[in-house]
Amino acid sequence: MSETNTAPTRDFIRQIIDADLAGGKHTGVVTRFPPEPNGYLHIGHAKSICLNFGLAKEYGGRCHLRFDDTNPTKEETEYVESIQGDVRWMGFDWGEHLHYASDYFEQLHDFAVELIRQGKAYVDHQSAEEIRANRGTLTEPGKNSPYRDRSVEENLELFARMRAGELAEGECVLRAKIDMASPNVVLRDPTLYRIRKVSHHRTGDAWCIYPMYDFTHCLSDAIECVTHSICTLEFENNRALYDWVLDQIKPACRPRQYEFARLNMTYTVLSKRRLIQLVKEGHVSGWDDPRMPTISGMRRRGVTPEALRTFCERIGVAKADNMVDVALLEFCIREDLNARAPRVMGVINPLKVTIENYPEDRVEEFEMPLHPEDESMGTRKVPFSRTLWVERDDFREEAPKKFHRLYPGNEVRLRYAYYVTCKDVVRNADGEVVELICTYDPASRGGWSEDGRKVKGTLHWVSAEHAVAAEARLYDRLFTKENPMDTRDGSDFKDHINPDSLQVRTAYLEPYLGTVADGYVCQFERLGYFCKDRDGTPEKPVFNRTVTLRDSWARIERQTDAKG
RNA sequence: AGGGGUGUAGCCAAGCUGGUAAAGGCAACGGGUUUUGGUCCCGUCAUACGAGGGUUCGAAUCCUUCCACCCCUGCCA
Repeated sequence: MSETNTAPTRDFIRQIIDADLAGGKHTGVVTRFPPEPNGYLHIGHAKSICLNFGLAKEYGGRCHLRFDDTNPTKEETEYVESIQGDVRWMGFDWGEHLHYASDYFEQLHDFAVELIRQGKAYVDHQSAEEIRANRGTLTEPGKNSPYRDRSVEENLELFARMRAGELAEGECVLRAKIDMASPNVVLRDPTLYRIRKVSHHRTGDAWCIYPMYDFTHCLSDAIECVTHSICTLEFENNRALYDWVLDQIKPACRPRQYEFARLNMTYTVLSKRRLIQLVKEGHVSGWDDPRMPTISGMRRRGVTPEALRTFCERIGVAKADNMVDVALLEFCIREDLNARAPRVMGVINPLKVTIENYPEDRVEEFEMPLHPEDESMGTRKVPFSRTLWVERDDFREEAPKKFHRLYPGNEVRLRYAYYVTCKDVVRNADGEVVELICTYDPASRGGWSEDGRKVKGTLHWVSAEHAVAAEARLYDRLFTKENPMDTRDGSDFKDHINPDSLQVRTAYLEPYLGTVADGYVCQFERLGYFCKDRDGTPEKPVFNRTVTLRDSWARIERQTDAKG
């Protein structure tokens, strides 16, 4: 409903932009979201998307979607498509500004030639190992390459031959000539171009030399006249190179880089490398497995873009390392879904109930609101009959204190239907309770009585003969450890995968749920929010549990257990 | 001869041009309403701002020393 109820505080980036605008440094704001198409977007990217596109929206500027596709060995079209879908789903629009770093290969090449002409770049024939060895260490300076002082002409010719494919992969690279003794390792003659004789997902075989990130990114920003180039903290050291390149090339537009802290979240892992591993090794069903922190996974789980955006707003943008409690995400999801998800009934762990004084062949239909606090959502009809399913957890033979549900002799309300009283239980050969025998009070039709009698418990239910059998997929956090990446104890993050992160149940749902479309998100009353999954069939629909409702009864039980 | 960053409650995070109350949210804990033990409402929750010194009538905010944590030695981004 409401995106914000408090004025968002100005984070440091907004403060910088405010100052830039006020001081006349810029007259507008241009940002960009620059993913490499080598994996699916996750909630950490969502933070960046909300920041970059959000800034553009707030300041009346624009935000480009630019694929940073300079490494053809890792990038695929599948990823560029999923990324576009995810950004759109988040609710953002790049308009005309869909760009690819590969669109600039020719210009980038010319800039490299320009650098060579200036004597600021050279072709290095050292092997990768030699380059590494000569880079020095964090505390010792590196050594100049023996090829560092090649003439401009020779470098020009060599670079042309690199481009022409005359030189072998790994034979040489183009390097910037900066300072092998720089305390900032990034500036020790960084590689600008390498030879890769592989096809690129967009340029095909047009190129066999590919520019490196540091050379590409700043110039792409400049070409697009990006004003504020926002990235994560691990690029802080690279800013010196970002600025160096632009200082040599002197493009018409001069972007500035700013860094913020990436998102970390409890009980989850947010590095592309780990996520790929989970997918490739089959720990999850795919990138869009509902347990994945990917945007596509969350979408399939039933998370709404609004919830995700609110979350990104609430976590803020700063420079301190952080570990956001996943409970905040869950809160944002519940908050959004509470307002908009229709209420329906489904039983996830069924126990049969027979209303012994209800006529065997009788069926009543109750018209129930789809949202008790929002009449505009309308109603649906729900059949009631002698045989019902209720939640197994809603019955106890021996009721603990404060247990207001079914137990022998207790009367409860079946939501919007009748008061029923538990009279007896039926057991199987193993002594397990398999059925409850109840009576109902015909005068309590609708779920209330004129005598004002107190009924403390209200239960959800489904008429057995009308129920739709469905598969319920109950998801829980993927990891059991708050920070799965904390491997100081010698463990691997995969050692902390939650074996119960997915529980599959056969559920019985009210008939209305047999008619809804894939992606439909609703609340199964008293249980949680559920989203219809595409895996289902008309005979057996599948519902994913997005998130449970807050459960204060569980808390009470936990507390009394602890005390007892 | 290392460099670049960051430290405000259990978790995020404002405040940083110094001025008696250190925002807000999550979590937690009380209470009220309720035909969802949901929602909603009300209340509690940092004499304290990584630590020590200093400047000042007054400092989370300025100076200083120290400590802790994160990032950087790809022909990845």
